[in-house]
Amino acid sequence: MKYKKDTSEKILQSAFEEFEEKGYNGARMQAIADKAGINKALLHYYYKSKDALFQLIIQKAINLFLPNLAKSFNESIDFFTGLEDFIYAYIDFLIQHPRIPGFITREINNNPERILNLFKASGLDIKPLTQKIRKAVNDGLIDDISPEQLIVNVISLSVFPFVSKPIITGIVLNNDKEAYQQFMETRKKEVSRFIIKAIKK
Amino acid sequence: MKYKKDTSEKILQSAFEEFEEKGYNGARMQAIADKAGINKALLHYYYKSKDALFQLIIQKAINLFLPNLAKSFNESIDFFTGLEDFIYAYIDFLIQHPRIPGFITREINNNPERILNLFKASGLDIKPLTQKIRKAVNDGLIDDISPEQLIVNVISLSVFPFVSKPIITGIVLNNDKEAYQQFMETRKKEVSRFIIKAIKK
DNA sequence: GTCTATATTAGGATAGAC
DNA sequence: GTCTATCCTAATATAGAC
Repeated sequence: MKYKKDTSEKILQSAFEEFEEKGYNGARMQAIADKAGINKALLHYYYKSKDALFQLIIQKAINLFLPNLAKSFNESIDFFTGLEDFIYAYIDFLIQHPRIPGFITREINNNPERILNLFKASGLDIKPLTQKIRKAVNDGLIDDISPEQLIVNVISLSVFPFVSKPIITGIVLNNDKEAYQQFMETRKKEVSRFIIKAIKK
Repeated sequence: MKYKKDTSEKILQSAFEEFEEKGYNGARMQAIADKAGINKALLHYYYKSKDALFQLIIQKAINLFLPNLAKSFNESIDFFTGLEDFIYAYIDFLIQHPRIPGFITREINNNPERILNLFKASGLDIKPLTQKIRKAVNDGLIDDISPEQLIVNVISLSVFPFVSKPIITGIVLNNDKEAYQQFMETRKKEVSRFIIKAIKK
């Protein structure tokens, strides 16, 4: 056996925390080693370089972030139920992983091509979704809206509050950290209601 | 005269570009010097440290980003007109400065306290806005909605598409860069329509 | 597999001449 | 005010013992 699984797992976990919090440029190999309870040399024994390690981590983050995106939508029969289920599930996921949106958007702006390639490699395909929306328009269920605009609206309303969490807490909620929890819980219902009212015929 | 104004201006401009593109951790003093056509020593002659220079730049970015936020809203008499004017003006501003949202959100996640302090120091106060929304609810103009949720919705729909620009272009618009321009132009009308339909009684 | 010690480079900052 | 040359530390990475 070449690698001790628990050591390599521990490293991955520590690396995830460090990269997620500090970003690629801010992350330190020393900090990852410390968190994992090992030293830098061993880090390089398990993973060739900072860059290689980062690639694994950001890929994991994106694949965690994405599949949830299409699931509920594709399963459900009723359009509005599907939309509602998706928003609930997605905001729930983000409440569990509140740092992922900031992590991914930071790296999008640091290195757009790299991240775009990972998005493409993830196999994400929005075509079924755009068709579902187009069908809902044709069936007279919802107003005439470009599927791309609607998709961006749904993602924006769900994801952006996490990207800007410190500002929302500090400015909008007067620094009340418990209020943020409540705010995001309420938001599941609120975003669903908001979007459905905005598009329903 | 202690400083040559055109040199110090040139440095600020170069620093803005570098920090905006790479972020604090990714930015290089050498790159700023190169862009400004000077050398690192002179950079430190004009601005004490990377940190001090960054502080000026991010402050400038935030103050550019914020005042637009409250203006239209406070001026207008009619609630819906005010909302619409704001969204048009704000997305227009972001089309002119498409990198600012990514810049600010990156630094929010890199160093929340620092950015939050700058937001607070900017004198931004959302109270007039929340009161205006509360009044619109009480007057029966719009559905019962928490002002905080509505504010976050408006900002999310306007700002997030710029934060995720490379992904929208690459995934949603099939890499068509001209389509992005068109997409954001359309979006002014689309976001206004979407929000007003979502809240109007 | 894991460690200590060290090589190497990058990058912010300063000294000192002009 | 502007430059060249240099310092110094931090950070990635590797060599080699155990």
